[in-house]
Amino acid sequence: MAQRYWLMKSDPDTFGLKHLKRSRDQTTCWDGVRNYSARNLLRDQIQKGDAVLFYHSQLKPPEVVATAMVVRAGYPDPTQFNPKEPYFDSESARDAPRWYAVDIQLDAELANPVTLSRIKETPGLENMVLVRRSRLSVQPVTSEEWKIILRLGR
DNA sequence: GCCAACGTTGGC
DNA sequence: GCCAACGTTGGC
Repeated sequence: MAQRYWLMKSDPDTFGLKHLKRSRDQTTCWDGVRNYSARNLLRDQIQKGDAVLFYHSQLKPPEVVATAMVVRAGYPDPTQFNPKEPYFDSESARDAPRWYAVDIQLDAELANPVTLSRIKETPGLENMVLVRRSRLSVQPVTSEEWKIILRLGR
């Protein structure tokens, strides 16, 4: 099976690279996604073994900081059922979960984080979803885009 | 099923 | 902190 590539955004104040590095086995549940397009990717497309660009949004500057690996494919996001969670969704039923999560494990930190402005000015990256449809928090990346980003990040 | 109002994301 | 883009909700 062809390996596939994704980009996942995180707010470093909430859960960034430093949190991922401190997590057990440097693995975390990628939960809290509450957007249907992103949900569909988590539920239907993203497979164990797929590779992930770990992106810090909302910061100065926003940038790709690391690569990660999907270690568990889509499963119901546990936070949707917990009333104590900010991501609790009272409308979601256990036998018909609305939201999904995957588990990802840190692979490698980029020696040189690749900023959004660099991505925007690099030929071959102009069609990245990150550039064209910036709000999607989980998005597909082509193998060509993956190679270019990793080269820039070395 | 349309679309206005509203809420959120995220770059700047 | 502002605000543009755009996703979601809900009245009709």
